[in-house]
Amino acid sequence: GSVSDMLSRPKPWSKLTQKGREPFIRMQLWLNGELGQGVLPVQGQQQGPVLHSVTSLQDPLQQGCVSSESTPKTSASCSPAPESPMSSSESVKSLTELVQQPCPPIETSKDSKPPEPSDPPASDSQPATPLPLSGHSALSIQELVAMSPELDTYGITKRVKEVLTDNNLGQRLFGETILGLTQGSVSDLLARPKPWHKLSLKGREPFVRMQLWLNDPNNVEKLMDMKRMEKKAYMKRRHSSVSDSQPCEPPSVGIDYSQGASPQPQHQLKKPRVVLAPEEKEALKRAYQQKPYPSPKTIEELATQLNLKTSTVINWFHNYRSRIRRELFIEEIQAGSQGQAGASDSPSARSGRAAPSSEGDSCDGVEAAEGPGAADAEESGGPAAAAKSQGGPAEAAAAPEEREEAPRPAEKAEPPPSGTPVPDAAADEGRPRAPPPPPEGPADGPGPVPNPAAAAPAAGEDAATSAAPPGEGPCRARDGADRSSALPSTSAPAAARRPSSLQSLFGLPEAAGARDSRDNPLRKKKAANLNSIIHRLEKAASREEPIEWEF
DNA sequence: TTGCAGTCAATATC
DNA sequence: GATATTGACTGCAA
Repeated sequence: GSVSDMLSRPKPWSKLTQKGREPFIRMQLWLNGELGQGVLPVQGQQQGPVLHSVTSLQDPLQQGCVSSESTPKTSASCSPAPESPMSSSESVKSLTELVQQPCPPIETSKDSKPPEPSDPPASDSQPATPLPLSGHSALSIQELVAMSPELDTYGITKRVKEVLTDNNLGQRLFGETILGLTQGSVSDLLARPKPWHKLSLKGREPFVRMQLWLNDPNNVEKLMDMKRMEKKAYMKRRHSSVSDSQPCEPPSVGIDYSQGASPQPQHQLKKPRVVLAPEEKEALKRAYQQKPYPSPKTIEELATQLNLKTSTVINWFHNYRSRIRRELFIEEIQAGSQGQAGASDSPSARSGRAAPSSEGDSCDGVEAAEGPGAADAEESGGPAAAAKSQGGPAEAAAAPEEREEAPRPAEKAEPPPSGTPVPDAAADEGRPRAPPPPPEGPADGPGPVPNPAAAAPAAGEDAATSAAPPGEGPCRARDGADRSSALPSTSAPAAARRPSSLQSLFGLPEAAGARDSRDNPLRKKKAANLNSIIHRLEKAASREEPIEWEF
């Protein structure tokens, strides 16, 4: 009866509870041939047993091991027993396979080679999990992502970086082999991970892959093998190519996971990459500070003045907004981590916004803000942006004001590039829509600006302006922390939130990641900026429409 | 249409 | 040679 009902009136995925999704996952697995008939211990009645194993899926993911209960027969619990053949009933085989090795913490040392019994010595073929997950695998990863608990993206990337660095493994290799991403994407991801709750399903995929990889005791070995193989292939090719005149093939020594997948033959006709001159960037930044969301007309003007294509200007704004947003995330995470040491919640969670109610309130001063920079930041957009990123409602309200107040200090000294446009700055200030105001202290651009060079100079300047009282900074940071604790990350599905299990599951030191302090002065400044921004926002808020502030 | 997320891939930098 | 940066593109959602 249940089946009939389900088949005839399936509910949309989004409306299903985790449990409710199980049958669909099973169906999908079955469709993919992953579930052999009878595999499921349907022992018993239509009731529960069947679902059991799937239920365990979540844990395996998280913990990296199959919960014993799921499979009555194999009591193989989480013991790191490698390869412990999961009982067939592990219907979820495909999923668990991804997890490969249970819980073992990643070894950072190259030498450590976990005895890997049954695992096909990576040595011979079968390199690490080929990314281009084929068929079911791909599906599995998606399922894993869907069911994955909230992950500490920051911590994960930190660990991945450590492992890669310690073992001298490159991002390209890792990206292509493990994540299915290009080197640039990997670099970006590792350097600026977004908090889990801010990621879309797709965006979470790389993190789940990383976590799975971290959980694989043979991860390093496999990658090393890959590396060796690549080298061999490269040498081979090189030799042969020497003899052949063959216009060098794509040297992408890469894993050929590309075969068939995406042949990308035609190389020619590529248009040259546009490289904006420093002055152009400056002008654009300035324009951005005044108007993060320029109207088509403004864009036109900018394009004309800078002699760029409008599409280039549009793209620039898109990219800039998006990148600044990410910078903010990092800041939040770092600030949060600084403020609190062992919080139970993950940094990512922490960063999360959301907490409508707790946000603004307190600012006690935590030491978050680093001195120097503190001042500079704020600028106009900053606040708003910040708010936005946080997701809090506050942002909306605040943003406008903030901006108004903040005189955009922007003008850093530099002579505005010739035609720095900056049309209606004023206008947009109030603009309701203004979503994410540039977090960075737009003012001097520097702050959030990814580009250190640019930022640096400015930073110092407005410190004064920002006037962020020393105490403030901390506030922000702390604020973040509090927030998190106070409220569960917004997005995180309740189910997902299970601190304890999470930790054990992934074996992540949780907060650890957050801790990482790249003592990048620039970052500190940014953090300081944020703090000051918050402060100003609060001031403004109290002054004007307190009511609106719903932190 | 517009904005965004996620990526790619060219190029810059280390 | 590896990694970081960044302009451009794709797909999706509102």
